[in-house]
Amino acid sequence: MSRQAPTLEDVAREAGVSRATVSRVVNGVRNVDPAIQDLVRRAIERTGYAPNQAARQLVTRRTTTVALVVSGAGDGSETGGKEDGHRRDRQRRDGQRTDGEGVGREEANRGEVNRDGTSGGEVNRDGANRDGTSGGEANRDGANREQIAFATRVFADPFFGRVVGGVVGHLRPRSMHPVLMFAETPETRQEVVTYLRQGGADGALVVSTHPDDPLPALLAEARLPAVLFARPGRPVPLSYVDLAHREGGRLAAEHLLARGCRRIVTVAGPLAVAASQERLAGFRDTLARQGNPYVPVAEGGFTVDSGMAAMTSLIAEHPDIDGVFTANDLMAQGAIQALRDHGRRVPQDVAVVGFDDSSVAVTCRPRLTTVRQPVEEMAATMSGLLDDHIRGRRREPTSVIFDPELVVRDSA
Amino acid sequence: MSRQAPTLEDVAREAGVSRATVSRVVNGVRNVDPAIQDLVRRAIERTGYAPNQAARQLVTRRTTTVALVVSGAGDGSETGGKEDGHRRDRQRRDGQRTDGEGVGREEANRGEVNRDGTSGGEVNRDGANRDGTSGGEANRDGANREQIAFATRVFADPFFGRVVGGVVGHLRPRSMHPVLMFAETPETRQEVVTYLRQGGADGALVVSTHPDDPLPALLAEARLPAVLFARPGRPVPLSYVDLAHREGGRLAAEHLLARGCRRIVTVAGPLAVAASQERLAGFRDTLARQGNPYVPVAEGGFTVDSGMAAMTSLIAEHPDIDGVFTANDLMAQGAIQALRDHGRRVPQDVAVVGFDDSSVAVTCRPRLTTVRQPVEEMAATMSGLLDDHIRGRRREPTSVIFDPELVVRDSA
DNA sequence: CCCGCACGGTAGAGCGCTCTCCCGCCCCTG
DNA sequence: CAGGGGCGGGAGAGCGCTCTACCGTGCGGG
Repeated sequence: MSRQAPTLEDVAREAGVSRATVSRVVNGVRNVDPAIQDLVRRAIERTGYAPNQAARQLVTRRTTTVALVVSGAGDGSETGGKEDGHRRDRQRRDGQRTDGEGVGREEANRGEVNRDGTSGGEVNRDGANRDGTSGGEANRDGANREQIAFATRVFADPFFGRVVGGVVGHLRPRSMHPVLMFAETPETRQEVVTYLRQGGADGALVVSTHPDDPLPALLAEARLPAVLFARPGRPVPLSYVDLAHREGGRLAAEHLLARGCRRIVTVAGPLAVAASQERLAGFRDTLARQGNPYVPVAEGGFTVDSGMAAMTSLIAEHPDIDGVFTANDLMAQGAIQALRDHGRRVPQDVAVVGFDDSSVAVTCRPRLTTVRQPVEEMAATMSGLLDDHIRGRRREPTSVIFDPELVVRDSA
Repeated sequence: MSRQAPTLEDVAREAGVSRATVSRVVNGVRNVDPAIQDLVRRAIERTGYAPNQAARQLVTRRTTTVALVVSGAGDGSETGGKEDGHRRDRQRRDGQRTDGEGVGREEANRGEVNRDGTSGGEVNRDGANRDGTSGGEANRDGANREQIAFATRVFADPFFGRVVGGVVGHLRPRSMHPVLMFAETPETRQEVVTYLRQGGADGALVVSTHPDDPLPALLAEARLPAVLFARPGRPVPLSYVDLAHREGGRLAAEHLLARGCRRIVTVAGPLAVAASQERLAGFRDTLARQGNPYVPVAEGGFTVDSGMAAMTSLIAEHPDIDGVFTANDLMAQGAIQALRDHGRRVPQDVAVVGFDDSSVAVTCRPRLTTVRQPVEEMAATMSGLLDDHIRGRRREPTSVIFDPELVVRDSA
């Protein structure tokens, strides 16, 4: 088709030097006569040369990518639910289409486009056996739905956007890029490991959504460079960044007390998650130390709905509440809705303190007073740690703990 | 360090066959005696062989990745604003740290960790000249902040999470992965082009946040495989997927009319964006055809705040409104807040119809009646189109237009 | 009986780059 | 003026894979 892309060889010929010299110029290495450097650079310009990554990777054994993996529970049965509302209450109006199925117009010619190319004979060249992975082909669609739902759900929490921001912020100046992977089943987890073993990426940045995510252990066992966001449920010899969650709980408690709240409750995160426990512990301890030994707790699932449900039950049992601490902002939003539904004004009747300082904290009304987690910085540091491990600058697992900060807005 | 990873050669020796045979087995190609297949597979097992991607890519000229690029405006001056609130209203409580700066504990040993490794002499080996890109090193931190902010902002809109979900849903069954890139400045845009030209990825999936994003044209000019989400501002010979926005506006108008609304206004998206114009046009036309020639319009910026502001001004000028159509869900949320602040009940006094059916549609109260955009399917189709282009199954630019659907919930 | 031809496998030539040697030159020193 | 030591540059050996020849069987048909 289009003529071959120019190679080092071509540039060398054009500039009248050897391949090695061009390589040196391109990589900015060693002492090359400025005049020749110029010569070479001009030749590069003329030929429109772009170094072939694959060839470079083959010899350097380094890619320019790291895997950014969002890792879920474990067995493939996974969460589910939650998202149902989206579809269940939909209602058809125009009789044209069966279910959001698109239609081609203009020059469009759909034909074989949409139906997962299960047609051709070149199937073998694709996903299936391409790399010794046996599975493939068959259960595509089933796994597919799961996949989409998981990814969508993950990014519905603004938290992950901040992680991505922090990671990219660190990677980009180093000309590196994250490849996005989701690992919520044994197969997808294996895929991550395989991908790294094949040299698809130099290491992994792992954000788990579940306490006993087996991925970190797999990675550690395969001796692949990896850094975690948050301390793993079971100890694993990997570096990680985390927040002083206990401290965050303390900040929330102190703020509510300082405001004069006396009948305080809390909506905790999933108690299987260490972070949830620590936030709760820090909150409780502080309250207890100030003479409030008993704090009603309801457990939520870090979602708006669960926050609303938890708050509703708390209101029922303790109608005279005047302060609430929720373990994240999404649940705070839900709690506020529940409080409002029960005729409580926020913050006049009940003060609410969230956690994270995510984007909803400023978009919801009243704007949330919350415990800020410096997610972007944590993510950037995570990325830096991985870099260190990859380059061998650091061998031992290391952890970096960040301090939370109280951000006072309108809700408390 | 750890002993070399096993190669094809090793496996071949172990199995007592030739390299080529092992390769065939691994790739599931052609006729290989089942007995030998078994032999080879066992040898693979024993050696723990994983094919080296770089080597394979070098000869096949195909990677297993596509770039998923979120592309912003143009000149680097970019939006800004909006996110300020996050930080401005923060308040310090404990005197320990200067500004969300983390602190190392446990085995932590920060030292050179955080400060962007501006130390070593191996700088040259990194981002800088590594690929002829001259820039680098210097303005790292400045560009950094921009970068982080952009990425965070982008993912604050649940819309992008759905795009990612759709893309991954299509890619994963094919053992492909998206590498995430943000292109909001001329440099970052060039980086995307360079990355593709270097063979870092086989093609690009582009989601623009701005109408006259120059990236599509750059990509087309470089004859790189690329597919866009939404029709580009200026015509560009690239495939794209899009929604029948006009149709969406019509659905919203019909619903409000059917509900009996008569004093209807609308909060449009940025009018520079084609989609905004079309949604508005469809909405207006339908209303006009039903005898409502005049529809007050306020322009928003697709954010909660802008929706609130727009709605506030509309209320001021037209206190007797009974129906609103907003060009996306985030603005609907803002509009509802504004309406509530002005003592209007939704939907009793004013009916509100959003657009997108994003996750906020179900989390906000009242839950949003909205025009659903099948983003996941659109993204999956976009991905499929790219695949076709990459494999040469499709040469001409193609567009696929999807139909929106009305989802009735509580707000109208 | 021999030819042709599938079938199952091997040999080996690259893919485009990096990097270690090595060599020739110039300058400095003894 | 000989000898040593940079320094700038070239030659060439791979990196690990794919894939195009090509070759040796065994078998059916002329």
